[in-house]
Amino acid sequence: MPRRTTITITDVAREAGVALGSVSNAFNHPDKVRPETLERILETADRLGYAPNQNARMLAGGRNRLFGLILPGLDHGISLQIANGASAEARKHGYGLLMASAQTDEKTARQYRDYFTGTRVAGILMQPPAVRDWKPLDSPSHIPLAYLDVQNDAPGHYVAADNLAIGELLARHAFQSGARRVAVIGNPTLNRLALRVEGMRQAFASGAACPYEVLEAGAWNSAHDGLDLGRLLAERPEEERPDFIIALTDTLATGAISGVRAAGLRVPNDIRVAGCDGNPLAWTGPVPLTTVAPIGYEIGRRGVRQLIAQIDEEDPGEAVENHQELVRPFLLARASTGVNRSDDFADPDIDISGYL
Amino acid sequence: MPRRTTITITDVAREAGVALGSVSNAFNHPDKVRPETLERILETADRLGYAPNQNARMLAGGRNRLFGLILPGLDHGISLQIANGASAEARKHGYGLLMASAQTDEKTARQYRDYFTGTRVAGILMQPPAVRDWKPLDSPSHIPLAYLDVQNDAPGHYVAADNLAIGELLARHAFQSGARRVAVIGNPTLNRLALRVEGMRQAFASGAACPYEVLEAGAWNSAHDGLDLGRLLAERPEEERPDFIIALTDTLATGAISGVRAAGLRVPNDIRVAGCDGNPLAWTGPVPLTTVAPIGYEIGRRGVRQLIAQIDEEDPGEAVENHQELVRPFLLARASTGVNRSDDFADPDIDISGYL
DNA sequence: TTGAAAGCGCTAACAC
DNA sequence: GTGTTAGCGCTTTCAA
Repeated sequence: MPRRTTITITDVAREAGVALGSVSNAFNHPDKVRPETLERILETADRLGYAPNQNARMLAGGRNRLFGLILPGLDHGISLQIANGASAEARKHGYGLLMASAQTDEKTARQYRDYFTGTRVAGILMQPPAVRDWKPLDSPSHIPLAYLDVQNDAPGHYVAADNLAIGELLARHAFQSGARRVAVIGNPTLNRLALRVEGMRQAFASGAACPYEVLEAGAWNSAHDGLDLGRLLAERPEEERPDFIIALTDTLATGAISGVRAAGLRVPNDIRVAGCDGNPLAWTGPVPLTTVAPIGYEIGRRGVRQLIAQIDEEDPGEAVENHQELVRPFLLARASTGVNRSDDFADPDIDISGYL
Repeated sequence: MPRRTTITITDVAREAGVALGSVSNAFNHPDKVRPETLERILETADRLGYAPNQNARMLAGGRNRLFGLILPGLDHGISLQIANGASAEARKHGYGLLMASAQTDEKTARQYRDYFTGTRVAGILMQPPAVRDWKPLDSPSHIPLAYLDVQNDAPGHYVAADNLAIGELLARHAFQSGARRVAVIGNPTLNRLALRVEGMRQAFASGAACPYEVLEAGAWNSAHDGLDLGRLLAERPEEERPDFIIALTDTLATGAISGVRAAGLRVPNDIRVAGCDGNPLAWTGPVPLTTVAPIGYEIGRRGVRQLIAQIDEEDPGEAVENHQELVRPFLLARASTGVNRSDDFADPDIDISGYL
């Protein structure tokens, strides 16, 4: 029974022989409708292909059980982890999640923000672009909002990885597992990478540490950069050569492994290598890479929880304070630093078939 | 100037000292407003932090320049490619894109579909779950709709990879590059994989082909399955051993490479291996993998174009026909089948840093 | 250009 | 439980 014209609640009511209000109740307060009536209404709605006009619904005061998530792009795994975590957590609480990619354009990001605001979603999650001088948008709306994967001192809600702890973790892993000379490689242009370096510095400043050096090199922290740096270090005379490389990103680490091997040395036998990102890719390289556990998922989850907390508070008069939450990482020690589980690669729990 | 209450178009009109209608026009038909008035209105709106209520807007008859994309999940690369392609193409045409993950739950998928329908988006894109017996939803709405990454004979619009061609391509690559005995491995449970097998069959049925066999083995096409199958084949006596393995998925292929090496043989020297997915991961394994180019991006782009075509047609009385579009793949021949470009790994164009 | 007014489809509050 | 009704904020139309 294809109709040309849109089916409205009135059509359903007439067809089912009930009052308009009952149809509304059937959808919003099913308990207020007699079971048999309810069934008849739902059956009719289904038969007619009735899809409630969400716009009218919201306008009339309905609640939108939907969160909006704005990502800077879809080409960074952390964003996918965030999306996955947020999506799962939202669903768990009976919410839906709508995602948008700003495609690294701030104006686009703001447009989606305005759209979500204008559409009266229950809350907005936003992962800002990874730029040095990022500042939170002025948010004139009263919609719950949380920024993900950034730290900031401005008022607002933030959930980020504890990059200081990440650096500390890797550094400790290095010297506690017997490294005698550590090289940290990468370009700490971004705040989060600089924090990792700082965390390492603090760890190395403590007692049992070994000598270390930081090579702030490579323009883009790409695999290519890693290759160059890895080779460079491996080709040093033995007495100046590090026996442990910590790369600021996993991509860099993967490249470094190739570089070390290209120079004729072995990983981990001659030089051990570790990354910092928690990149599932790390499982499948030539040598399973030591890194931290993927952390974006948890960031997404906590972001949703913060939104829900803000909703529950509903203490709208309260001044917005700075509310930061840091997600602590934990280490995944694998073959690239000597933890030799050769079956890691085929770990059935790690299905990366999708990352094509 | 933080207000507790929502700022409406009336507030802006009053504050700017103009008529309500002019504010509306300023946003929807800027050309109908005197430039200086326009500027004053926009300035005021900005100062007040006015975000038009999208619901009221749509209700009153505005057009929604927004597409909705429903993905079965976020953990398959093809979905990300689709999202990326659709997002870029939509933006190019002045549309936004809202994405939702059904988390492999059909009911959730339908909910998002209904939401998008109810919110009056300009069109809906849907990648159905990869199940054997999938059928299109009955779509009672008149909103443009296209299904991605599936082929189907039911009325509707479909954009999918040409899996037949993929199979053909790989098979030809095998025997044209001198294979003397080919093994095809994997479990063609899914239609798309079965099509690849069929494509190979057709290619091998042609002239210059070599002998081949199909091992419909492995329960999940996982890396683990690949490992087992690769080892199994490599351990055969030499006269029965294939010198070329085509795996139905890239994950499987990556595993197979490990399996072959675990059995003491070399890739590609003793046995060559190829995959079928176009998975960027394929670049970073122990041996760069021959596979097809990533195809999801193009599927996403074409999906959006189909939506726009449907919008432009606006020939609503027309009976819906079956409209299929197949995206042809092309081959990426790399080291795993003997094309030895050792620098592939660090290809700066292939930044997979994100896939963590 | 302006001001006034008619809905868009729905929810919630009301009397029944 | 049912039927009725007043808006929600906006776009559009129309006369001024």
